[in-house]
Amino acid sequence: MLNIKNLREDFENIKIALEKRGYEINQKFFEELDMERKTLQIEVENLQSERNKFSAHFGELKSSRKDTSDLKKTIDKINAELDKKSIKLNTTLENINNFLLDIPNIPDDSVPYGKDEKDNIVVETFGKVFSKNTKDHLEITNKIDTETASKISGSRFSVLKGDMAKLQRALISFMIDKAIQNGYQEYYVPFMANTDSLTGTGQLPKFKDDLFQTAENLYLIPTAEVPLTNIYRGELIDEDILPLKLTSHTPCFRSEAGSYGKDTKGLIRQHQFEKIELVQITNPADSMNCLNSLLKHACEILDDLKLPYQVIELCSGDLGFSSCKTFDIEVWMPSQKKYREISSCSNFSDFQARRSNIKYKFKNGKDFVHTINGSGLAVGRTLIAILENYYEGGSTMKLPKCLESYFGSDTLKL
RNA sequence: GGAGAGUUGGCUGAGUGGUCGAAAGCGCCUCCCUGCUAAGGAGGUAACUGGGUAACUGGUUCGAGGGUUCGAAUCCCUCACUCUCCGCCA
Repeated sequence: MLNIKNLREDFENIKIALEKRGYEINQKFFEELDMERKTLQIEVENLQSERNKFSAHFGELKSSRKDTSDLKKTIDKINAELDKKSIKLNTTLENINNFLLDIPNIPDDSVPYGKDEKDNIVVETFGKVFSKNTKDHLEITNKIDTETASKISGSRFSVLKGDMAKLQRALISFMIDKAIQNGYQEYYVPFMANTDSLTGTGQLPKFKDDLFQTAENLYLIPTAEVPLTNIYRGELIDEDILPLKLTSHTPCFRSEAGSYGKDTKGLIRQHQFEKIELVQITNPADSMNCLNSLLKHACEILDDLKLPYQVIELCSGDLGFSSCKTFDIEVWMPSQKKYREISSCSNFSDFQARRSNIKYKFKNGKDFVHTINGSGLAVGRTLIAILENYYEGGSTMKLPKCLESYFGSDTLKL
């Protein structure tokens, strides 16, 4: 959520910044709404002030046993007027709030201009493509079973058997241990979150269709970012303990509405997938440094796995709703002969903090923190990348060295 | 599932209809004192928000939402959450 003060004082610049990401903000609508708010608010508050004064006087009359009937009539009139105006004011305030909740974050000045994903910039490429494999993961192993999953649940689910299930578990442990080594505190969190939490991190109200709702006020989490960030919702944090670094492994649930026909085969795009999430809660002055460090932490995992990847910076037009700057990490997928997203690391500046009311306390004041998060990494896609990049034909294959101790063997049965 | 107790500022916690945005303590800030440290003394210190260049001034907020009342932290109703005891249970 943007600061409404900035909208009042600096609308032009915000408008220009939002245009870079393709968002048209309706200036006339906002200014009329805010003007209406101002008029109504002054009227309501004046009436309240009058009522407060008369009520105090009423008390005085009562205690000296004087007649209050005239005064009561006056107050009744004020209250009747107040009721009418308050309703109007509340409607206006709600309209303003809905308007604000719909506005995406402002891109950082450093974000390259662009219209869509075609304008994203490759920052750096790491590792050489070494695989000659052309088979996709479903062809490489029969232990990833999407047909059985569709019997159990439907499309976009999977059943992993034997070494595939074990490899996934090994990857999770490996990634969590990496995060802990990099100073992140491990958490186990709820896999369902309420409306307030999801509004805080920006999924609601705008992206309700992307979520699975389980009850009136409960949704399956689309990422551990939601529970991890909301640990601090409504909290005031001592500046000394920043940056906070949190991690958790959770399943993630996404309805993938609007992606019909995209990546329909295999593990790439599922309703349920495993992910390790890295979250940092920081001092605003530090947040870009923290984004870089978090990006590095995610990259290290691919370095260790010796998988070829590239880091790309999202252009203004491709930024996610809540983000002011995002780097995606894309891993080489031999069967598709292209790099595919395996992590997305973003700085949300004070956007989530403002929605979630997360502040930090420094010597002479308080202010909203900045939040940063990214995957470290998406487990299913990592598993595919390992299969496809390391496969050399045959019914077994060698695993990357760093996984041996987690997997308990250097060879995977396919 | 049953019974009971609770939810108040950064924290602990008092407050049962107007003088309460709220005692006290802790913490924090400023100043004083002491060679330094420790201790001590004086004062200040809730949040959000409107108007105003400003000095200043108005409003809202005591878990959330309704209600009663001229007036609600305080009375009534609904909901959420927390705790205790009983039952059940991985």
